[in-house]
Formats: sequence, C-alpha cells, structure tokens
Amino acid sequence: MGRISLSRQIADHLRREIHAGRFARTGRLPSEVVLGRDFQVSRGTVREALRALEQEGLVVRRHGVGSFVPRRVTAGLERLESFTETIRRAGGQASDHVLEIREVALDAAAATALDAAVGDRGVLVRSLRLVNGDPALYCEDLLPARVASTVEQVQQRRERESLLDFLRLDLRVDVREAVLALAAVNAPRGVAAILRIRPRTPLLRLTGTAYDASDRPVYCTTNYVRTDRYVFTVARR
Amino acid sequence: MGRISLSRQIADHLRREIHAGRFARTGRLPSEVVLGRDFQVSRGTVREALRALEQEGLVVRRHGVGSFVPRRVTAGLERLESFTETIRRAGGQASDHVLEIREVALDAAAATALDAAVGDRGVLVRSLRLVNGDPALYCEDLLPARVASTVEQVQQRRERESLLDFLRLDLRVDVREAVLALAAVNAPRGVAAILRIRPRTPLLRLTGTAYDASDRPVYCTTNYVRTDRYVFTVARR
DNA sequence: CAGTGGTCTAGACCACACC
DNA sequence: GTGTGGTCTAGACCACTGG
Repeated sequence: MGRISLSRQIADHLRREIHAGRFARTGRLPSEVVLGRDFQVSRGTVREALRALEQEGLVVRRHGVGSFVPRRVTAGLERLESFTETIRRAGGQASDHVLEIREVALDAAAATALDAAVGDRGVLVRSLRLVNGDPALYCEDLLPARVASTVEQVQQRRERESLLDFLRLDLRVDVREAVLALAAVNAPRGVAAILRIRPRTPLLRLTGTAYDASDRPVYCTTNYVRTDRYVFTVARR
Repeated sequence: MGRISLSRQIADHLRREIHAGRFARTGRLPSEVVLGRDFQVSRGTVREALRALEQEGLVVRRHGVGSFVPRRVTAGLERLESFTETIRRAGGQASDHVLEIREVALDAAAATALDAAVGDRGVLVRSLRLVNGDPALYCEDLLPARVASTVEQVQQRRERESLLDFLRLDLRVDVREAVLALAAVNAPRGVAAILRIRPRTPLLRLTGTAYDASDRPVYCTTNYVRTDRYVFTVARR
C-alpha cells in the first residue's frame, strides 16, 4: 500500500529543511550531484524530488546556475488545498466553523455540476471561515448521494478543518482537481448578514466543482469572500 | 541556440494530434512503450513529454490504466498566457485594443511592486479587451525603465495582441511567473465609463506583478473585469 | 493474469552561466 | 574552463487496474 518513494522522501526532507530555514542565507540548494551523493540515490531521483518542489513553488531551478529557494514563495487559489491552509500559508490566522448540515434536493445548476438528476438527494454543508477572528468567507458545499447519502455520514465534517480533509480522511475520497469560476457580485441579503456587511457590498464569489481521479464530480461549492478581509492570489505559470 | 528537445517535439506532436481529435473516440493515448517505439525514443523521453501535457491539463495519466485526454479540458487564470488567449481557449471571441501609451512616474505601490524607487520613470499601457464584441476587461500595465525606458520603445505593443507577446517577441523578455491578487470592487468612475457600466457596479479586480527567470519584476498590472461578460476560472490541482 | 504507469539506476552528452 | 542543470538512453523492478 502506502510505500513512499525515494524521491518523495527526499522532497519531504528538503521541504522540511527549507521551512526550517536551512538554505535561508543564500537561498541556494546543493547541486543535484551532491544531493545524489548525500542521499545515496541516482541523479534522476534527485531531479524527481526537485521537480515536485518546483511545482509547489518552493524551489526554482536555473539552468547552468543551480536550484534556489525563491525569496517570495507564492501559493494561492491554484493550489488544491483547503482555504484554511491557503490562508495560513499566507500568514493569516484562520478558523473554520460549520453552520449547518442538511439534506437537500438538487436544483438544475447543482444537478448539472454533479452529473446527477434534478431532484436527486444531496447533503449541503454551510460553513464560515474567520480570518484573524473576523468573518471573511461564507461557503456552501454540496455533496451528491453517490459520495454521501445521509446527513449522519457528514457529521464528522464538523471535526475537520475542511471538506477536503473530511473527504480524504473520513470518506477516503481523493480530489484530484477542482475548477472555480470567479465573479464579482453584490452581497445577497443572507450572506451579508453572515459576513456582517451591508447588503450590496461587493464580494468575490467562487463557484465550482471538484473531481476525483476518475473525473467524477465529488462536490460543488459556492463561496463568498470579503476581499477587504482576505485577498486570494493566483500564481500563473 | 533554439534546439528543440526530443521530448518537446513529441509533446508538440501529441498536442497537435489531440487538438485534431485523433484520440477523441476513446480518449485513450497509446501506452508509453508503444509511443516510445513509434517515436524511436526511450520511455523516459516519452514520459517527459506526457508530463508536460499533463501539466497543461491536456492529458491525465492513471496508474495501471493508461493516459487519457480528459473530457473537460480546463485552462484558466492559473495559466500564464494572455487574457486574449485564455478567453479564446474557453471558446470566446476576443480582441485587444490599446487605448494609450504614456510615460509616468511610479507611485509608492508601483515602486514596491517593481522593486524600484518612487518617482522613477515607467511606461503605462492602457488597454481594453472586447469579448464577443463587448467591452469586458480594462487593463493598465506598467513597465519599469529597466524593461522599457521610452514610450517609443513600447509603440510596437499596439501591433501585438498582448503585453506578453510584445515582451517575448519584441523585447525578448520571458516572463516566468505572475501573481495576481483578486478583489471585488465597485467600479471606479473612469473605469465604469470605459466598460460601459454604471459606477459602483461590482467588478473583479486583478492586480499583480510578473517576474522573469531571475525573479526580477517585469511589469505590474491592474485589471478590471466585467464578470457578467466573461468569467475567468481557476483550476486547482 | 497481462498490461499499464511509477520508480530507480548508471552512465553519457549537451546547453548554459559565470569566472 | 568549470560546474551547473537539461536531455536522453537502456534496462530493471514495482504497484496498480482490470479482466
């Protein structure tokens, strides 16, 4: 089962060292040959590890020069991780609160997004995220019956910091990709109350669907973000 | 100089085939071994090509199963390409119009973003993008003197479809990464007029900076998007 | 079971940046 | 020139999926 590849182990090791500030002074990592010698692996394996770190944005490689820890580590919306994680990575203090879990019937939009039929059952999770103690993001996640058929099954979500954690740890469902659409909207009345703002204040709305390895929809989501409280970024590469 | 690697040639070849619908029926690509035989290269080289395509979101690989063209090809804001390209990729008809090119002095925000001093000279490019014939995005790009010191140098931008094209083709500057911050704002008066909306209509504002391979800022940008006209997406992986 | 992608090796040569 | 990362090879074994 869970054997961890050499390259993964090396990447994990380097990631810890980077976070511990091991290369902070010059930002320079040892050369691939040296790393291979140190870890007693072939150069290809070292390169695989560096590739992973590069993709995370934790390392940049420069041909003929070396591998470096960039001064500015960026990780934003393009990373498939919980908003709580993203916010913390950016240096914010974040917490997650589930407001409600209930069964619903899928409307047309949800049915389309989830590859299901209108009227099919689903479980809705409404949650609120605080950034530095203030309401910053209101979220509605909708799970189709194929993923979770009863409200009881989803109660464990309350113990987790995000739907992604709940899916991975409790339901053993791995999300491979999610696609979000960005819109600027005036705050709907109910959302405004939850986020403690006046109605019609502009909010960033993120709507989308998450998919598993087989490209089946796992959940769809709608998020309203107070961009005066927290600013999401997107790294383009 | 511009030698093209085998893996790159193979990736380009497969990309063309994919776009031509070559694998459309089943979505399945030949196995790595078969591709290696067909192209007369080692399996590692094939894998390098597939890795590139996977990163573009054009191919997904499933352990023990095969490589496939996903039914839903997503490419959004996370891709470093011009908005014109992104919009066209999503099936929209897009065009680009430069409104003005002029010299300016950097204010504090721009100076910080561009790693320059307040009051340093820069060249501002104001442009408008139409989607399906309607104004959808207003953009202000600001180049520091290090990249372009005179307005004349930037005139060629008018002949290109995007600042990114102009930089790459005319100034030979390659952008490696850009980071955008997302905000929902009420349309400022001037922007509202350009985008033909009432002031205080909510707009998506994208602000950020682009960097070259050495992590030097190449330009900073502010964009206002009518999300009723065009909806950007972000793929999270 | 057969076939697929995932990992790993050891070695070679090339392209690039910097001194 | 020296040292770096980039590409490529040929071969091996492992892990996963599906019939």
